[in-house]
Amino acid sequence: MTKPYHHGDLRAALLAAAEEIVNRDGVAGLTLRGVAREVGASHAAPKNHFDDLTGLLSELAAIGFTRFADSMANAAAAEVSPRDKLNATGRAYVLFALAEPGLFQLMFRGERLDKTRPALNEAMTRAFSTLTGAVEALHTDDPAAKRAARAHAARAWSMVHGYAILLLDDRLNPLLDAGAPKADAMALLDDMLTLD
Amino acid sequence: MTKPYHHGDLRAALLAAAEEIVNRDGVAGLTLRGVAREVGASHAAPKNHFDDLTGLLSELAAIGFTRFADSMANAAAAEVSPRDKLNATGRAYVLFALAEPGLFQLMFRGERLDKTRPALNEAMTRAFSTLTGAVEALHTDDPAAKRAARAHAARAWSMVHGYAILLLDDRLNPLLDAGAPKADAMALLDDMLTLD
DNA sequence: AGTGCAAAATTGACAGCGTCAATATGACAG
DNA sequence: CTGTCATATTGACGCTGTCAATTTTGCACT
Repeated sequence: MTKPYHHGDLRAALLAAAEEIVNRDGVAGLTLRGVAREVGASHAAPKNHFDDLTGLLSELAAIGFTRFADSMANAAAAEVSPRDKLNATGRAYVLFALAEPGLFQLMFRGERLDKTRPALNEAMTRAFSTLTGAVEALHTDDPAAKRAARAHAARAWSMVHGYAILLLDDRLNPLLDAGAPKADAMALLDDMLTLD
Repeated sequence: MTKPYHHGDLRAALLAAAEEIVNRDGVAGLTLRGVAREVGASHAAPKNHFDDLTGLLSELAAIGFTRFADSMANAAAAEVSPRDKLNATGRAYVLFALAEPGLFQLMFRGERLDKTRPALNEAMTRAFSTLTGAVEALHTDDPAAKRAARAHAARAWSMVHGYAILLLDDRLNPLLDAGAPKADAMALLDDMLTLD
């Protein structure tokens, strides 16, 4: 990795600045010129490293998905029973969304991403591999079992993803105590995963 | 409701055009000047009816939430058992998202909406009243029952919302057969609601 | 060492956007 | 018929993404 002349490593600096901005000002506040300004480069500097805004957002999303996958994998590795592994993965899912809300929302803003970019495509498939793997593992010819596995996977993923999204959008305040939002949100998630 | 002089009812025309655009081009393609252009008005015409872009989006989201609430209420009214009512509500939730994807995504794009606008606030609380009502109905002093009710409500809402969002973002293709996306998506939802 | 070349970064321009102030236009009451 | 006020238009401003042309820099090669 040869270093560019002027800024050391402009590409990495741009991505770091973009991540800071997106978590501070949200996806709407993430602008190509703003990122360049933040690192002291000219307004068209990002063009050389990412083609356009979609390119920058996609590369940033790829970084996000990589960390996302790592976080879930680590959480699952700390448990033994399949049930505990699944619950730990779900907790890691929501914790990531709460820790980096802007980045998480960017990662799931499909309209602004180019999913054919190699980095993003690979990071996404790795992040969701446990999910898709759970279905493909059931490569049995029993259609009922396959159907059930599909339904279970979709249910788990949808629940944890919807919870994260609704949380970030301040939509389930009626269900949460005001005061300690994050702690209470995780407590409710625990109830959702374990109760009944 | 007195009619403005020039365009009949510009306010309604702008909202109708905005809905058509958002379902055709997505939230990103919804622009104040574009909406004005669509109805043949000048670029600053919307200023008189909605203050700014946030105002237009919020009023449009209010319309969306009203129809959303109606759709869920109608679906629930057609069933008798509480369980069937809940499942029918969930199906209506996802069906609405599939029928008006742009509008649905706008409704849950919290950053661009002003939730303090009366129209939007009322429409939102009505749309989610069944959910919050289910929890408030349990105004018992039994903390365990309350906790369970909260968890069940959050689980149902999160699951159906996450499924709708992931669906619109083309994220659970690995779980769906290519070919008849909508029909298969609803079949999978049925399995999620009823299986096991 | 010196030279040429390709990558990296800058500059300047363009159209489109949201927003605001100033202006014009039509509807309606008196 | 006239005055008034809501409604709509015009023009301007700074911001954005994107492109073409240009300058700067690092590096390889003879």
